[in-house]
Amino acid sequence: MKSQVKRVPNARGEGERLRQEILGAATRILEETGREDALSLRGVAREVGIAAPSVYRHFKSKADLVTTVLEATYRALAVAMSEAGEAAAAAGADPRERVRAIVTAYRRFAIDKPRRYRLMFSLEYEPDRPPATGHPIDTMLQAWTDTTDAYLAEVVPSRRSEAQDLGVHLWTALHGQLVLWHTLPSAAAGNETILIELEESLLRRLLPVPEAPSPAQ
Amino acid sequence: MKSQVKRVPNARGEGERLRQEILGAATRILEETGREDALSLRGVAREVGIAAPSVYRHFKSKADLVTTVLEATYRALAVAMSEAGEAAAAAGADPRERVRAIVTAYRRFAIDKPRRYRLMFSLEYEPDRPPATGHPIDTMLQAWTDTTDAYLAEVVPSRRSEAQDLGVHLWTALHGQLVLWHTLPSAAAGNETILIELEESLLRRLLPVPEAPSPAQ
DNA sequence: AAGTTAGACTAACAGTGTTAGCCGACGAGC
DNA sequence: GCTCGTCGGCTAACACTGTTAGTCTAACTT
Repeated sequence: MKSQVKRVPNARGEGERLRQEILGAATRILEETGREDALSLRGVAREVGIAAPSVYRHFKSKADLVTTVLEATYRALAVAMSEAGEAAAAAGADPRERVRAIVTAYRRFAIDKPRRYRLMFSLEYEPDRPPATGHPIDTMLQAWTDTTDAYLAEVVPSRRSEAQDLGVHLWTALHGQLVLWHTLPSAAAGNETILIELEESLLRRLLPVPEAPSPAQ
Repeated sequence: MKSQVKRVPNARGEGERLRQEILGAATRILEETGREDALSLRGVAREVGIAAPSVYRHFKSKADLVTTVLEATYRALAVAMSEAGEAAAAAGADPRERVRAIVTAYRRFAIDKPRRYRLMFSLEYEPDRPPATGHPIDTMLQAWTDTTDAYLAEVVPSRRSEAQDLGVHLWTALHGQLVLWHTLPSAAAGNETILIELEESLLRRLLPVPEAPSPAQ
């Protein structure tokens, strides 16, 4: 029941403003409902106070709108990861703690924005869209291999060639855990602790330790 | 464009037959399109040669129909895994090869029925449905922990307590790999080999080896 | 023979994505 | 000052969707 007052059209160069409003509303609805078909163009139109077809001035289809929302989400996740890594580094964290920080940021994102996170990986690739900078998922892959490469370079340089594999393993395993956590009805759901423990257990198994045993603390 | 001949109603006790036909058509459409909203009740009705509302005699809603299809898919996957394990055991495979066989069966299923596999993990849990035997995903979890438990019991009995964790790790990591493989546009897509290599690499890292070094072949 | 009911159907409602076409207002060019 | 284009939006309409209500037919039960 938004204000039904006759919306005054944006000024000449300000069309972009409405685009952002549409994007915002769509993001909110997607996060609340979590299903692409629960997002209706008429719904977002109602929320921003415009007529449904007006959306087409800014997005060429509903799929385009959804894709745009998800691309922004991909970027936000990548930023969150990189910020967490830099913050940890600035705080003088050791390599393992830095990986831990990034993993935590990833989990936070997936848990705080669960519907969008799920949507990111449940969309078919649409070949009609010009892959502006490759599929956004490539960015994600890059972020993880960067993480493991930095870790290996500093801790076990001799095994640095495994960085790629290790990055994939870390990411996919983490993602699998989160999906499981999201989908499981009762047992684990809502209990973030066991998710953290799983992460710990995973990192112990996956991350190589220094070759020469360093004096424990 | 199925036969538009007036469909003769099934005999008295044969209502189940139509139910199966509907289920089959829905399964096929879901596998072809991969999106829940691409499945239309009118579509499946057309395909089986009935009127759309007649579906409601057998399924209380579209969601119910989809859920039923997916539950069958869950069961089929669990069966495929267990059969692969038993076949390997019957062929005298060692514990590691048995795990390998199960992993392979899982991958085969996910690759051969990609849309349905994806849908299995992209559906929100619906609390209205009576969880007949818990969420089907629990079955999946069980299958994996059983696998790792059998492996540990035979190979590293002292670490058998890790079976649960290990099962989760194995499954979630595998699932993550498959999602990645499905979603990635070009690079890896269609190239099953790198998927197998990733599995190998994962199993090497995850599966504990015997405590007392056995004479290598 | 009568009644009940399984197994279907038609009609209709509200809501969807999308297209076609219109309209008012602002800016540039003359 | 006046026209003209075009930006930012609107209304009407199409074809489709899930779903409900009510109805018909034929078989089974009594």
